[in-house]
Amino acid sequence: MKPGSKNGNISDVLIKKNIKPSYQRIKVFEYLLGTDSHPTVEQIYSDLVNEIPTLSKATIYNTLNLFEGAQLARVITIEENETRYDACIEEHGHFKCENCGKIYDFPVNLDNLVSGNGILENFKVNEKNIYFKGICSKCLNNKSNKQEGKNGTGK
Amino acid sequence: MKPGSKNGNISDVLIKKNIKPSYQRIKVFEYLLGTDSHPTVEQIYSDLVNEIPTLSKATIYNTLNLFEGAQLARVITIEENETRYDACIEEHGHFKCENCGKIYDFPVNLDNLVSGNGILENFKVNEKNIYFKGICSKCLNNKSNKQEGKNGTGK
DNA sequence: TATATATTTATAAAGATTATAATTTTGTAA
DNA sequence: TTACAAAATTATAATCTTTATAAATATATA
Ligand SMILES: [Mn+2]
Ligand SMILES: [Mn+2]
Ligand SMILES: [Zn+2]
Ligand SMILES: [Zn+2]
Repeated sequence: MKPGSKNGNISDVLIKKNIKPSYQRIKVFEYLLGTDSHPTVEQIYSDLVNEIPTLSKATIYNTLNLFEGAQLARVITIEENETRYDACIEEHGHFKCENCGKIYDFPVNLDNLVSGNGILENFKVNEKNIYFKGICSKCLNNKSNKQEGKNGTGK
Repeated sequence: MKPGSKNGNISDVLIKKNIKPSYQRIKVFEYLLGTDSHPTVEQIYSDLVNEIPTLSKATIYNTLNLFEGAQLARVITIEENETRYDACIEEHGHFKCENCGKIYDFPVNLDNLVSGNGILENFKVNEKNIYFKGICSKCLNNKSNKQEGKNGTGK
């Protein structure tokens, strides 16, 4: 790796997908890769605007749509009007805690569901999504104690 | 059943959930029970407004939120900004065809996923959702023929 | 019937995403 | 380097979905 190209690997991933590695795109991708919080557009924007004061929210939308199309990121729609993004495109499930709002990953294998299934047998499956809702163990332990603040959505 | 109360059974279901069976609520519930199309708010409204000319879209939203809370209907969020509803609350999966937009049901049992799963073992799971995307068999057969119109979303 | 309560309606407000056009950046060739 | 063209970013307007609010209507009770 050449000196001064610390983001060489990230750039290369974008280039391989025919996406020009602009400063903003690298930063967004880097941000997604560095978190497991499944952030919303708002969260990505408000964090990155500190580093990039001229950043526009439209760029976040453009970039995420670009990544989605190139399958560099995955859209997570657990709640309506709260689109989240995940740079981990390996098959896995999501669990959203209805108390603290945190979204957890969990391992899952859905291949057997498709093969043994009557109707899906003749369908072409391009994308598989699974998510659960409930209360996470941390919140279960705090249940008799003080109420956790909010549910993470601000609603 | 008393004569003139053709919707007695539907009313009773609502009453059992402590929901007063108003004319509008009965019509919305009846509509949901009578379709397997997983309709959007817009579709429910535009169909029912023919029967109920004074109907307001706010009533549809109010009613569906009420049904959701009472677990008489299930929210399906496959695409962002396209919330759909399903009166079938039995556990099942959904498949959305990316070509014709139709949403199919498919049987699925997710209990084994929870029990064998490390992280979920200590969580309280209240709701399970699974949906796939791809191309349905009907569209696969038409693929070399004329292109099917739209993807059903109007986008 | 009179009155209180609940529901529906119409409309405004809020929030998220997309569309548009101007500005800025990047790449290329003279 | 400079000039030009293409692409990306930005700011902002427009659109769309959902929620909030208050007035009007319907329902239940005394
Ligand atoms: Mn994830
Ligand atoms: Mn269904
Ligand atoms: Zn929690
Ligand atoms: Zn199809």
